[in-house]
Amino acid sequence: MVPLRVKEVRMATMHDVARRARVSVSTVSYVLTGTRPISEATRTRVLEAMAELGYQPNAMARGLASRRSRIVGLLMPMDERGLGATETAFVTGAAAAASAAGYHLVLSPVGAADPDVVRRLATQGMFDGVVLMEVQVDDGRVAALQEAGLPLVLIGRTGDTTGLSYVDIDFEQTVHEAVDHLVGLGHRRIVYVNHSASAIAAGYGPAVRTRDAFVAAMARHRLEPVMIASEDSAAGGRAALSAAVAQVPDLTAVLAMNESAIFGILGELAVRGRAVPGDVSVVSMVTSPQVAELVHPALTALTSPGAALGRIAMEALLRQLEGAAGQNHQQLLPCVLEIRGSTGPAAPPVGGAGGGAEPAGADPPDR
Amino acid sequence: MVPLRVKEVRMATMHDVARRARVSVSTVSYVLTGTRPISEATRTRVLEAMAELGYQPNAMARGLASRRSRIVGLLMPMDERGLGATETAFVTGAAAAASAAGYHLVLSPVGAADPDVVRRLATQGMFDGVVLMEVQVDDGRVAALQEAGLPLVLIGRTGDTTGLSYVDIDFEQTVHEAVDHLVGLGHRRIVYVNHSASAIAAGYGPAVRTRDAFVAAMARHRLEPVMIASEDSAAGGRAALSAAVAQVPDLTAVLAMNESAIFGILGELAVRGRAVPGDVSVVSMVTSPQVAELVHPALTALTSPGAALGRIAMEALLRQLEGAAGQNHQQLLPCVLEIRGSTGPAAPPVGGAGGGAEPAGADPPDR
DNA sequence: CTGAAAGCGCTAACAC
DNA sequence: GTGTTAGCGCTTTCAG
Repeated sequence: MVPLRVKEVRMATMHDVARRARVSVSTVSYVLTGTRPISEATRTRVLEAMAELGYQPNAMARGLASRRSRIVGLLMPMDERGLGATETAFVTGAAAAASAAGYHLVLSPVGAADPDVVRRLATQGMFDGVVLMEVQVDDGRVAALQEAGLPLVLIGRTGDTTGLSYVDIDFEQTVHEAVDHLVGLGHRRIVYVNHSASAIAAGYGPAVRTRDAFVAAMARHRLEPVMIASEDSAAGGRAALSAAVAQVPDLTAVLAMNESAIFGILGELAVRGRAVPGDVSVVSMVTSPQVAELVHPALTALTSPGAALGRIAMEALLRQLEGAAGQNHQQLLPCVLEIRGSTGPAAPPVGGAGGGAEPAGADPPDR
Repeated sequence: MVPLRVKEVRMATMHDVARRARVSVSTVSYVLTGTRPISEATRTRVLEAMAELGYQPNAMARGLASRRSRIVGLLMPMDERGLGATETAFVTGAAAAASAAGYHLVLSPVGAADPDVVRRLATQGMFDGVVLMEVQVDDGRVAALQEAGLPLVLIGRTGDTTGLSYVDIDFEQTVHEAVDHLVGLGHRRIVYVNHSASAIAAGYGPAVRTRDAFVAAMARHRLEPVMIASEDSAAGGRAALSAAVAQVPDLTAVLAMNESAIFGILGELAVRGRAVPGDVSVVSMVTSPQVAELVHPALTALTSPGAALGRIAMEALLRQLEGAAGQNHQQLLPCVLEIRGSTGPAAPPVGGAGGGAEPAGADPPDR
């Protein structure tokens, strides 16, 4: 059997290049980094030598000497159930941006629960900076990273964001837009299906912020906000819809932000014989077009700027690394409303008798 | 404005630890690596010193000196449309395995088209080894990696796999199982909806292998194999189903391997009034349970061992790195058949008009 | 069982 | 413009 050949080839070093080009190592280095002027003649000689030797600078050596690894970290919790489409988009967006700038992107699974792991990563000197995903409202990892003095950009945000850079979805705006869309169609009894109760309790930003925004948006229309927490699964969605109907039997619209539950919601509506959008309108927030198009009718959705978020966060981080001022980058991106087939005018109330087909006269809300 | 503080804290070095523990640097190093026996007394002193100083070994320095970065790469094409659930699972599985073994995982977007980028990555000395995803049947990146002498494990496989390590889905087995399941239910006119024609032409392994396996499986049952290529989107799936019906008007089963198209297929079936599974049975191959559960009835599917593939590939790579023999790891994992609601007995052939309006017996909406 | 010292391949003063 | 050289923080001989 042929023994495995590992690194049997000795790589050309800067020394080799220098000798071949008849210059000193520093000259080679300066050609590479452009840190000081080099005459066109020698630069050419050096470049030729490099090409001939197939020279590639050694990343570790360079990192050690320059104290800049050109590696950035993407820190994210990765539980067994995997990533949703939106989170996956963060990753690919960030990876593309890093790669385009000549940086390497290390994916580190780090639960929100262990700031110590983060601290260890931060002090290993491997990362020039990090992007932290799935930030909790109160997140120990942020402090750990800051103490280590590591440049940091969040996707999502903590409760107090002073001195922090972040990019996040504008949940307030998103929820308001969703609610306005439904109310504009005449809906009054709207139920919001949020993430799980435990996620809310844990201070998961999207869940908390949309909850508050929903309450505010409904209040603005003098409507009563009803929210149901749902596990992130089709089964959870079915249960949530059942709970919603139990609580508001004559609901005409469901607002959801739960890419997994949404399908359960639709399934349960179908089982109960409630047509979408004839009887019940459905809006899905923070959803990718791919997912929205999966069902029939396609979902009216607030499309999450997934890849853009990842890209922008990474670009902000890299700008920070490339010197520049220590300006904090704080940015909220709205989800854009894309109206598809799952929303329509509110059905007249089925309340007492089939009665008044009046489509939503100015109906003074309950209370 | 406050200037950005970056790495303002000087990290403790091995030297500091050595001084504090009153030993030499080498002793500290050996305590860390365990490469030679150290008396219990000094080891304790050293460990204490480390703890007191909050010492963390510098990854770059260690990498340079030992010529082992403890970084592995995950090379994957990342086009705009993002990753499917299965590919995402590869990534998370691999990341978890690497992290558990104390390795860092670098995500590198590398199209199958540019082996030069791969060559550059390979010779930078940043990676101890790499896992290559989305391998084409004839893939220039593999050769580039091998020439660089970099330990390598594929997820997927090339046409000729001699001397290569890989983990892949057993497509032959998977297709046969799917076809047998349908044939066992009495289906004869089965159409296979594959990936896009361009993917097949490009030699995308899963598309090519399932095509061949489908032909073989149908032949074994003396049935005629009809395959339709489909774009990876709901719209593509709708078009594919239309094409399928045009070609085989009385088809009773659709086999698909296209997580995106499958929803279009189901949608178009609904539009055409063909009940699932009453009129048409649907089997989805290489699909995650989450996706299968999304629709109603839930999809009978061949569940892809997504995260397991990523994990196993990474573990094989790490084993290779941790010395051991240069044994090639070649392994095929089957997808396991999970029968859900989308398959049932074949409907009797419809004579003239198209429309067995009978809802085909009791169809209790499970759960 | 422990130390001293020679690099790993590169960057960045410091010279000229 | 270019060369010399002292590190970067660690691993790993080579000596005891």
